[in-house]
Amino acid sequence: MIDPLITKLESYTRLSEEEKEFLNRSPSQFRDYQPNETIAFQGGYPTESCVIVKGFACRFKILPDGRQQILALHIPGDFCDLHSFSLKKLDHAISAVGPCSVARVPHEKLQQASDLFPNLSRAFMWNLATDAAIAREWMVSMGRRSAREQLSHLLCELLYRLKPMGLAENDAYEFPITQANLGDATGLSTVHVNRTLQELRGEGLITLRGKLLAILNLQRLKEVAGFDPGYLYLPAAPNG
Amino acid sequence: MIDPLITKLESYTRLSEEEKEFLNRSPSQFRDYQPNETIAFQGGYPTESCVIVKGFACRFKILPDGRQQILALHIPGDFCDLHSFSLKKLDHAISAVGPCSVARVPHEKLQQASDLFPNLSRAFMWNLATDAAIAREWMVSMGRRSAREQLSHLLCELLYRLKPMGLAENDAYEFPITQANLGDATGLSTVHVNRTLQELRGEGLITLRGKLLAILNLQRLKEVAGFDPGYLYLPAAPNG
DNA sequence: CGAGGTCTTGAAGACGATCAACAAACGTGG
DNA sequence: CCACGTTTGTTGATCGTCTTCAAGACCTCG
Repeated sequence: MIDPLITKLESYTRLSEEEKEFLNRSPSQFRDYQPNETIAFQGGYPTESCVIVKGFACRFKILPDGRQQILALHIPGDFCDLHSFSLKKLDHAISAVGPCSVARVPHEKLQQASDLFPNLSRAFMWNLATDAAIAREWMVSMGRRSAREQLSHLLCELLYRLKPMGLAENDAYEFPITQANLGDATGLSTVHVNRTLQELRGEGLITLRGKLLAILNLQRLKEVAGFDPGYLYLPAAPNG
Repeated sequence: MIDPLITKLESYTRLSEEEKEFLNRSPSQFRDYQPNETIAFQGGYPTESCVIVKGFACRFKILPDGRQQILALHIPGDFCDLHSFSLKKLDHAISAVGPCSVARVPHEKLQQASDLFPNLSRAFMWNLATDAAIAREWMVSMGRRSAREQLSHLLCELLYRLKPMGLAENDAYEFPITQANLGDATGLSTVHVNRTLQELRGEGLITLRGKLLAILNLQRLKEVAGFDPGYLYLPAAPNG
């Protein structure tokens, strides 16, 4: 079952029973991944696209000398490489961040969906477009925000994305992302991520115990980050 | 006439006479812009998407305190805000970089094109996907490359994008982009862009006279940048 | 209980930012 | 065609954020 995807798409447009049925039947495979396990290889030619069903995944590029950059963090409901349908060759890898369940949808099914259900086709385009919008905001973060702003911004973003999926309660959510991951996502060093998070904790803005991240003062964290959720194109503000 | 767009799309797929005809008839407006003039406003609800016909444009976000980040540089043939079709509200601005001519295509025309010509629809998707691929590489640059690598990389990218459009000769091309622009594109300060470019010039890798950028030693510049054009999804390597 | 991953800490240094001032190039109008 | 104002490019000095390296503490899980 790929309920999270349906939940997400329905935040954009109402889906008919037929459409849901079609989506539910479309995955050719379901699989669980260990933290850090590769879901799709950089340079590969996938014939399926991946829906995250449970847990977190990330897309990243790795340079010849080992430096790596995370391009996107994906949560349940995300169709994370829809573009491989148009581009064929994958210019980045996808891997699990923490334990993660993935459904694979063959490209033929996507083609059929587009042919049969214009509404689904639009929903896929919207998924693609919101992914790109998030990427744009990350660019702003990497280019123009300080470490402090950038990390706060990312934590706010995750809250706003997880909430409509029912994965955040009281401004807290499961957080399997390591500080090394955060470094690769933000373009910072692990050490500096650590110190910056300590700063945020010291100010009583967040806590990070075990794998649970809690935002203690969302209002102030948003101010620190300069966070405006508009770019997420959420249907309505989460009631928080 | 929007020949550059046709040239670009044809590098991906052959277009029928009908399809070309349709494209040529679709713009509702042609307009010239002065350097730095706004083509589309951040926060606006455009009903048309823009094709760059001549010159350069950029998409950028501006933060409340004035910091700004360029998200993409667009050259002739680029359909630069196709995503506004799905997203309605524009989360960034578009403006001219140097003098620039723009054709505007109403969203209805895009809708019609999708309905009538599946091939065009795919070409639009491909355009969207390659734009996103370029954005991904920029993220790697901003997060993980040094100023030197990043600027070299950008200059290589522009060469590889301009060449198939017939806008680069002998590894040289028109370059209306200011150093302040480069700073906003890379996330660096203008001063540091200046010094880094001087370094590249000092090593005999490039020259920048007037508005003409010449790459004197592409091989070495690519090595400095760690440039691999794969992410551009070009049909074939430019013959340089 | 041990092992590997993750987090934390300190010290030193590099890369790039900032500020300020000036030079050069450009375009515009007189 | 020159004068002028504005934009763009250049330079120097100083400062700060973030990186790097290295080591040790903590934690989790088999």
